[in-house]
This record gives sequence, C-alpha cells and structure tokens, in this order.
Amino acid sequence: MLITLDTKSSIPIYVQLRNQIVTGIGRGELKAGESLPTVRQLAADAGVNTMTVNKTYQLLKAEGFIEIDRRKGATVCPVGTADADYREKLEKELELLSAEASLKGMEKQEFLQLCEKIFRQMNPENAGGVSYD
Amino acid sequence: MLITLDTKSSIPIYVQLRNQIVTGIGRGELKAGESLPTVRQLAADAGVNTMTVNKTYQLLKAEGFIEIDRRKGATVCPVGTADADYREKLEKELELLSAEASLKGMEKQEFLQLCEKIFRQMNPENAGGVSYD
Amino acid sequence: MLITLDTKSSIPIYVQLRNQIVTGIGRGELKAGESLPTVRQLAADAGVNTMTVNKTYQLLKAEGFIEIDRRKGATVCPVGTADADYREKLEKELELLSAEASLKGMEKQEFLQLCEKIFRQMNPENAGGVSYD
Amino acid sequence: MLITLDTKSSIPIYVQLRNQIVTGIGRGELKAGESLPTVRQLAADAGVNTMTVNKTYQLLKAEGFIEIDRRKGATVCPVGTADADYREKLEKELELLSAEASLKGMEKQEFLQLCEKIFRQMNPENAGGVSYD
DNA sequence: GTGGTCTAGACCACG
DNA sequence: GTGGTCTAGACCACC
Repeated sequence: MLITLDTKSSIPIYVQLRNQIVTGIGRGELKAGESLPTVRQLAADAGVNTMTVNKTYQLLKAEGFIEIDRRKGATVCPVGTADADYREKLEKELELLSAEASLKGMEKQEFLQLCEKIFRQMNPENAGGVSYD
Repeated sequence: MLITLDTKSSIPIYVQLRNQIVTGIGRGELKAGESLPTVRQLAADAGVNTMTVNKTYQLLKAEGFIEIDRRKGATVCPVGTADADYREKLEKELELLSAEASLKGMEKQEFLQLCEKIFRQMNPENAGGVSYD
Repeated sequence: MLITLDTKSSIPIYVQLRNQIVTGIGRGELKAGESLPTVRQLAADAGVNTMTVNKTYQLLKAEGFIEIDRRKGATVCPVGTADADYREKLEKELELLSAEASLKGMEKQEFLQLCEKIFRQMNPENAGGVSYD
Repeated sequence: MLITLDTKSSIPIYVQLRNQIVTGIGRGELKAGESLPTVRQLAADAGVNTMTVNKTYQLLKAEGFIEIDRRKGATVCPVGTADADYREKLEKELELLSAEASLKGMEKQEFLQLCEKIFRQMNPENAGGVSYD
C-alpha cells in the first residue's frame, strides 16, 4: 500500500493517513486479520512523527476499523455493521456532496453513475460481484 | 432556512455555516438570485461573530456559490459548471465514503439507493429532468 | 465613451468610473477642453447614484485631470506635468507590477513589449508618433 | 526585508503587507524555498495584529506566491506561470498606468525607459537572461 | 444601512 | 511553537 502525504494540505496529516488506510482496506489491499505496519515502521516510511501515526491508529481503532493488540500490533477488523450513528453521518455527508454536485450543474444520472463506478472499484468481497444482482 | 451549529464540533463554525448554506441552496430553500441574510443578521441569528459570517461568505464567494454585491449584499449564483478540479475532489470524497460504507458492511445496492434518495431531495430545478417519477 | 461597471467587484464604483474616464481621455476619446457629461447625465447612463459620480469628478479634479466650472460643467484639462509625487507613485506601482510579472515567470523582453504595445495604443497626441524621434 | 506601513492609507494593511512581500520576493530579497517570518514574528515586527498577517499569508497562498506548510511555516514558491487571468489583469493595470502617464505629459520613450529600469532591478534569477548588460 | 477592516486577547489543533 | 479560529467591540468606506 502506497502512502502519499501532502504536508501543505489543510487536512491534518493524521487524517490523511487515516483516509488512505481506510481506502486501502476498502480496496482490498489490506484484508481482515492482516497486520498493519508498526507505528515506527509507518512513521519511517511516510516520513512523519511516530506521534502522528499513533494518533491515526487510535482514531482507526475508535472507529472500529482496526484492533490494536499489545503483542500482535494493529490488525484489520472484519467488516462491521452500519449503526444508526454511522448512517446519520453518511447521510449528512452525501447530502452535502449532492448539494454541491447539483449546484455545479451535475445531473442526477451523472452523479449516480459516478457513485456506482467508484463503489464498484471497492473491495470485491464487500462490494459484491454477481452475488448481489 | 434554519441554522444549527455545534460549537463543540472540531469543524470550524465558518465551515459548518458554509455547509448548511450550500445544502440549503441545493435543497432549493434559497434560489438563484435570491438574497442571503446580511452578515450582521446571520451573525445575530446564529449567535456568532460577524467576522465568522464574513469568512463564510468570502468562502462561498470564492467557490462560486454566491456573489457579493456592494449594493444588494449577497445573492445566490445560478448553477455553475463542474470543472476538473471539482470532479477530482468529488471523486476522492466519494471514494472515501464508499470505502467506509463498504467496511461498515453496506452492500452496493443499499449504498446506491441511499445516494439516489438523497440526490432526489435536491432542488428539482437543478437536479433536473422529468426522468425521476 | 462606453462605461461598463461591475457592482460585484471589490473596486469601489467611483474608482471604476475614475479609471474608465482616465483611460478614455488617455485613448483620446475625450480631448483637452471637451466637456464631460453632467453628473446627472452620467449617473443616469451608468445607473448609479449621483453622489457616486460626484465623488468621481471631485477625485479627477483633485488629480488635475479635469476642471469643474460652475457654468460650463466639467472639462478635460490639457496635458499636465509629471511632478515628483506622481513619479514616485508611478515607480512604486511599476515596481509591484514588475515583481508580480517576474514571479509569474514573464521575461523582461515579454514584459517590456507589453508595456510598449499598451502605451502605443494611448492618445497619439501624447504618446507621440514620429514627432518625438 | 524592511516593512513600512502607512496606517493612514486607504489601502488595507494586509494588502500593503502583501505588496511589500511580493516586491521583496521579486527583488530577490527572499528566494524560492526560503522561509517567511512566522505570523507572530511579522505581526510583532510590523506592529499589527496576528490576524492581519494571517490574512496576508492566506492571500499570498491563494495567489500562488507562497506555500504554507503545517510543519515549516510559510515558504516562497518557485516562479509560476502567467495564466490568462493574470495577463488580463496585468494588461488592464498597464493600460491605466499608461493613460495616467500620458496625461501627465510623459513621452513613450520616457515611460518605457522607466519600465525597463524598474524591471531590471528585479531578481536576476527570475528576470533572467544575459541580455541586459 | 451595508460589507470590510482591525485590534487585543484568547483557546485549540497540530506535529 | 506553529498556524487556525473565534470573540467583542470598534471604526471606516461605500452607496
């Protein structure tokens, strides 16, 4: 998994890291049960402070995406469930994206095709191939 | 248009304001050409400082969502066009949302239905077409 | 002389008016001794308040570009002289423009050719054709 | 780099600051990659509020003259490219300056020599070429 | 009346 | 220690 950071971005580095890891898991580059690099390893690879990576891992743990075991390090959790809190957050974000797209002149069809295309690129195990039709 | 702020959120107030106004325009509560409240008015209503509202308006102006006229105050711009920069930003955000949804166990169909439902609620004038009956 | 104003610009309207009149005189569309429209006339034409036009005329008078006579109205002054104050102001502005152009990657030759081209388009009576060689 | 402000000027302080920094970079007093003073430092030096300096830095960043890095503070960008928007803005300003100069009795040659002299003082690395000996 | 600017002083997130 | 955000209250330029 390749990590690319932009230290000039207004998005905090630990959030950029978190986003890239989440996307990586979603894409299937990291599978449930697999180990993430150690904090020090990732910090060295990405050229950031270990504190920053630590913050990222704690965030991912709090969100239920990874588990942290004192002995085995960090591992990817199996696919979870979308609770009410998460659904509300998702709906709010989609509402904002929809509003922006609408104001930028995108039509419903165009927007939905993009959603479909992008979701399809996610982890086949979760996003489903022929099994959901 | 009702504004609700969470002063404890890590999202800056001026961004929360921006998001709510964009969503409000998207929903059709504010139409192209219509006036937004004055800086002072909105500041009083939302219980924040005028500078905070000013920052929000400058941001919306820079993004092309509103115009600020010396005489009439701020007004909503007509629907714009989705340039390359915007599309890239949208794709990145959808990719992240898709990954999260996938990891939370949502299936493609469920995710897309949600996208469709939410986009449909947007301003019909912009979301356009007679196709969604 | 055609006046085009942008009420959404951050440049005050009375300054926009001033700039357009100065450019108009420079281009030779208005010659020394000729009359400018009355305050009311110009206000009506440009669709602005008479106060605004008045402010413009007072500014042009203070700068020595026009004279205001109670009976004849406003008339264009003959070409003046570049005093020390003016030269200093001009140098400062050229310095800023040069710095910006340099930082935007323009080469000296390109910049000077542009200066030459634009000055040449000014009032031939002042900018001189064969008469100054 | 020496900063001199005129608090009585009608030009906002944050714009005066911006202009002096741009000129400073253009003159080569600050080179690409070098750091600008911290917000607090410059605020203390210039005797203004930190928010004013912050506004200046945000403006310079938006214009592409500096980058703001979370870790290193603000640094000067390498020379950029003159896009269409910039060229239009430059032409308009030169047109106005030319008109004024013309009305103040300056001849073409005099005006162009001044342009040449001032541009020549800019950062040789940017103003480039061996041609101006 | 409007938006734009500025200050002094404060708190927070980030790395 | 850095930049980012926010407040309360003020003054100004513009129309």
